[in-house]
Amino acid sequence: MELALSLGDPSKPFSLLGNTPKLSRSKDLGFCMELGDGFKSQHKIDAFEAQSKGGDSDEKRVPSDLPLYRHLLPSSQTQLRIPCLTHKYGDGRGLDVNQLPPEAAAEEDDEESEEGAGISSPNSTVSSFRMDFGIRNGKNKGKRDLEVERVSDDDDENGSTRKKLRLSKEQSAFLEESFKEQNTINPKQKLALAKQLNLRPRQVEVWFQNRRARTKLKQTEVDCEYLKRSCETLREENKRLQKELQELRVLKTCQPFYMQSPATTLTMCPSCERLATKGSAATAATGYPPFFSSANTCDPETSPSPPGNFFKSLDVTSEKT
DNA sequence: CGAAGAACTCCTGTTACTTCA
DNA sequence: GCTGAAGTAACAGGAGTTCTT
Repeated sequence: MELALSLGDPSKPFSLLGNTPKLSRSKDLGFCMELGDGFKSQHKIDAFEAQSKGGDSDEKRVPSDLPLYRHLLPSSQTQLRIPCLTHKYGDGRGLDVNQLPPEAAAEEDDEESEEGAGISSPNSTVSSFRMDFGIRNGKNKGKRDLEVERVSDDDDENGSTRKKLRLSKEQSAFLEESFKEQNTINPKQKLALAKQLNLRPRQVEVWFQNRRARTKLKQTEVDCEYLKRSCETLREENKRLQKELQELRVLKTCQPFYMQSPATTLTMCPSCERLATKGSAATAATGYPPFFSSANTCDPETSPSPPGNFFKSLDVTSEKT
């Protein structure tokens, strides 16, 4: 009896699953916790990939074996789309406190083309410039925004200071919506999202990376809990089987008792390996101890029914040792 | 056709910062 | 006001893939 367990990371399947790539990759069987939406999601992604073909070469590299953890997220029945283009937030302009003024927006366009060329400037001053504008344009200048302003000012003084800018709730919600649709984005989507949210494309990229990491972490925690429970169940099962084995050994020593009994065919469940008689009447007739009774037959709760030959015959004869 | 290298993305781990109790 | 925990934006480095030469 083998139990294949996966922590939900198809790229690093459990060893047993590793021998069966088809199982471990396509549907991410990891404890069958992904069977619901995962496959559909993959279709979605594939569909989108196909849809976006014909664009520029940036869209070539959409991973074909994305780890999907959509079941942790609220299910989304919406049509496949780029949320930033059709979302309820409208065109995205003016939705957050970081809105750009026209001049900054023009600068943003320049930066996007730069990012599109693969040049990332994480510590560029453009961002702080933008965020400062955002704060000034913001409707509710809360504690969080003040903090952003402080950081930005420091950054102006020292370009090497690592920036830590909290995204606004609107920005986070928007990104979250996008993530629900697709947990990866191609460069074009990244640029579109960045433009919609007045963020740098690098920020969008990092957000998606971190979001995937968080999702995976949660999934790992869920899997870990499941493993703990499974381990507990198996431990109890093992304990019970050991006890049963011990009882069998004791029984085996009671030879006179056996010698009076006729040859009997017992059955054993191949999945849980419990002994069971083929009829309770026969059990009563043989006068065997209680552990041969029907109470010890396979319990569907703890041991799922295997298909095919559920029981394999086990001939128990009253042989002498 | 295969090798080497560039460009790119993703993952993982870490750091730095923010928020909150 | 101080402090520690939790959350998260940002970063670095490695691995894998694709494309070009």
